[in-house]
Amino acid sequence: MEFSDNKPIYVQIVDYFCDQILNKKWKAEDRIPSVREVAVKMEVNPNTAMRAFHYLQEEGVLYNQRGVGYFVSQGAYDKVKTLKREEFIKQKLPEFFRDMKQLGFTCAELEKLYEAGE
Amino acid sequence: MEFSDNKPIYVQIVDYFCDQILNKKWKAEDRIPSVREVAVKMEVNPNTAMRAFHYLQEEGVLYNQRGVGYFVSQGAYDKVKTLKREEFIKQKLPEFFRDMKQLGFTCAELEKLYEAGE
Amino acid sequence: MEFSDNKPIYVQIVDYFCDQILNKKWKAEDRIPSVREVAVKMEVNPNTAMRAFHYLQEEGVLYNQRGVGYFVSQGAYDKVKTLKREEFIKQKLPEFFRDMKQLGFTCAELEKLYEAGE
Amino acid sequence: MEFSDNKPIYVQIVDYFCDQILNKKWKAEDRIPSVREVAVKMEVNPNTAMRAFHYLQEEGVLYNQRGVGYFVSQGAYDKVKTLKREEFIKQKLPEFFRDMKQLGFTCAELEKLYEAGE
DNA sequence: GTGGTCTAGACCACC
DNA sequence: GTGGTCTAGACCACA
Repeated sequence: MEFSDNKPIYVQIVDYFCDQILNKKWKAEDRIPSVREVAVKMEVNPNTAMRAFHYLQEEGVLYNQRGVGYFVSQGAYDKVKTLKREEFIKQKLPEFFRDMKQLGFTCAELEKLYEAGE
Repeated sequence: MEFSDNKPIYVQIVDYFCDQILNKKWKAEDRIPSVREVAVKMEVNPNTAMRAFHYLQEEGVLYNQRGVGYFVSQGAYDKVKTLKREEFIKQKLPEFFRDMKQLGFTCAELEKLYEAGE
Repeated sequence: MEFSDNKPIYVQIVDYFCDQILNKKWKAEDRIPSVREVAVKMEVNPNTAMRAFHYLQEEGVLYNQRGVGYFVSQGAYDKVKTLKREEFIKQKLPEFFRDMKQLGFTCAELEKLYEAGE
Repeated sequence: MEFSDNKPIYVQIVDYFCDQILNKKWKAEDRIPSVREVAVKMEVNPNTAMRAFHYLQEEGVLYNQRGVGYFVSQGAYDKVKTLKREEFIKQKLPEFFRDMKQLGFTCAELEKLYEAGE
């Protein structure tokens, strides 16, 4: 896995996990890979991987069964979706539109730009 | 001036300066307030203010006349606009549209949401 | 390490780092001492040391791995050599030769003087 | 007059005065332009010009007749030549040759480079 | 442990 | 007055 520089690595791992859940690759009660497996596969310090697990555990998206591993919570899909939605609408959207207007773009233009760049 | 927490203060000062230039409040060859003035007005340590000046000097947006002060460079407007545009298109736009699609929004919906929230 | 007075200390640290690279004591991908280590060893404030690191990072000579440390970039040797060569040819050389001619020295004389003084 | 950025302006004025003397455009007992004239002609702050005068007065190259102006001292030519020689041999020469060797240049190469660039 | 940011305050060179 | 450098020391995010 490759990481960008503008976000902490553990956040990028969190995002990856959320993606898995939103895309229904991980469903409720699935056991997800261990901290060590994640650390090895992503070439990341185990502490960094652990942080992502902890964060999602605190948010109630994962739960931990001691000595066994981490599992996807009941309702994780909805929880993730809600969290992402809130973050998106309250934080990202206003900033994005402000920038957009200041730089003189329109929504339609950006949509084209995005599809061209994909 | 009030500062948000998720960006370093000196970056927020940089952004403020860029805004001044984009909004044509500061034009080429204008002398801008001194490091100390900015520091006092923004209630910030002079070193913190200086970092913003230095950053923009390296980018070629400001230039320095020794013992006199900082001035807006020729072509600063275009340079700022270009910088902001690049940052927007290469970093913010892809992330925004990815999120948008994953959350099932359309551009039109978001535009309404934004205008409602303003 | 001893510092001369006519150049800022952080520039002298930069020069020291460049020397290490030019003399192949530090090679691409080597981890270099931490900011704190440098600060202690050179009896300098960590902020002063950090400035040198930042400068070389912006020049692309060093890169940073978050939470780990600074590393020598690929191609750092060539980059440093190019930078130093340019500086030498564009700035130091013309001034030196102008002075030399004005004072009535010849290259051969100076070479002897230098070797005698070494 | 145009000033470079790597030296203080007043030093560049000093250098200009020394040039005038070394090239025998100004001779002993010549009255040189007033501080104000210099400041206007060189588009420089009068204080900056004054500093150059003071410096050369302290070195004994100029002398001041109150209410009349500044004059070139007896023996100014020799004094300037000696000062320049010392500075050149003790400071500039060693640094220049060290850089030269580290960058792998020879004297002959540099001579060609200089003449080509002139 | 790493680097990054910020503050407070000093001192200096320069204009 | 201007900016530039440096120190001392604090706090934080990150790996």
